[in-house]
Amino acid sequence: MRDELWLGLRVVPLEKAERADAAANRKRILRAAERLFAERGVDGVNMVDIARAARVGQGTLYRRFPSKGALCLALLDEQMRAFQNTVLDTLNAMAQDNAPWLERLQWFLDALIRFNAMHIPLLRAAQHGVERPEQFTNSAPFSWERMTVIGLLREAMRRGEISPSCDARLIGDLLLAPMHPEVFYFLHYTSGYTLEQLSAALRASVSALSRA
Amino acid sequence: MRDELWLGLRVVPLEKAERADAAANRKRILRAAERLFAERGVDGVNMVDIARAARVGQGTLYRRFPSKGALCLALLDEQMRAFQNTVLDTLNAMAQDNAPWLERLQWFLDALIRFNAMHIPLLRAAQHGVERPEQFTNSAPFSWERMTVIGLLREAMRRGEISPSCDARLIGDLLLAPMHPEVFYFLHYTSGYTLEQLSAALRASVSALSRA
DNA sequence: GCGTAAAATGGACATGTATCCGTTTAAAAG
DNA sequence: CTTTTAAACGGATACATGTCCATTTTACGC
Repeated sequence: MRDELWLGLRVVPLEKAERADAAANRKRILRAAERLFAERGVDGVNMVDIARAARVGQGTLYRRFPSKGALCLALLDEQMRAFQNTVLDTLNAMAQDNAPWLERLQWFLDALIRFNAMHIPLLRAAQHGVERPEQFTNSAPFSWERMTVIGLLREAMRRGEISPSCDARLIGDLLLAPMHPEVFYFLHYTSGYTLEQLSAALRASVSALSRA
Repeated sequence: MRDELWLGLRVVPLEKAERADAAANRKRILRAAERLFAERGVDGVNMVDIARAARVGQGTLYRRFPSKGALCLALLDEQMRAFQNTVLDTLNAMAQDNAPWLERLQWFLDALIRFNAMHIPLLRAAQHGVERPEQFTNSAPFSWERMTVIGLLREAMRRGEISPSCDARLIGDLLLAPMHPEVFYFLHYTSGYTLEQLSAALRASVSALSRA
């Protein structure tokens, strides 16, 4: 687990110690869920199945992960960590080249579209499965996306690439609106836009910011 | 019920006859749900409560409305009809004044934001309560919003207000992304943007289209 | 090693959604 | 008015999520 600062955000909060058996169970649950989800799809697996496959009782499962959505979020978090590393590498490389901040933002949104497309079932289950919507929007994966976009926008503002009167937070949240699981599902699967079309549209939105 | 054409879309599909008792039960169910939702909130009411309050069995309730989400959609549809009438009146008035199509679009998005804000609990329950996401996105209320936005964009394109190389459908869907219930909830309640901020941001997005 | 407090465990249980199916009723034809 | 049949009815039931709590296990100070 990385515990670093980036753009002013602490990416990974420190955690309290976890008893050895508890940690082992956590891992077994995550691996069992991963396997079952791959075999039967997220919706084809219930919490009892996961508990049985992980050799723990339901009470234990729910102690580790208070809802199916939370379990999905934990799996997503694992996937997101790998993604974060490659993203940071590329953004650092772009920083070497002194690429415009808006260009870095465009690349990041592009990468995010591909990540979303890969993990759409898990993302939807996570959003659907938590009881309060804040549990999803405050989760580590979502917060990180959001803070990265807003951070890049703020830098673009400081460098004069976009007007200083803009509200970076609001613009960032609007750019991310199409990434919300249900919206993304609608755009890509129901409405049928390709990932390339969506990328191009978001690139255009970002470009429009500099002409405002 | 209106059965008219507008911008090429048949707003209300014709329905088959419904037996008298069935129609009466449908009305009783809708009125009971409306009352209970107002009293205890959508999440504080379950389907058994609604069946009892409407004096019908659960089987009857589920025959009329195959899920809680479908019931919410039916209630939304009623609300949306009234909204549609006022919207069409205003758009007609703007047509008299020969207002630019993008200006009409901005007004429509504005109105939509206010409608969403008024009906957020029902909208979220509708989206959450249907089993397949298409049932929400294909529903009459959502389709009408979408077709209206896309229709206005197409007219703006024909009149040269925006580039003819634009994809009106894609742009329309992206403009509507912040209106999806979960996204709107996040923007307004979790993130705290006022309706005025959201209106202004969407207006700016529309304005940016003409400068592209 | 041993005792103890705190944490973890697991299965029975509560709650809510949605289905099944035997029974009843509406409405159209003779 | 009677017959007929498709539709509507309603409550028992299935199924999933999430909670509770009596019991077991761990880790730590002695």
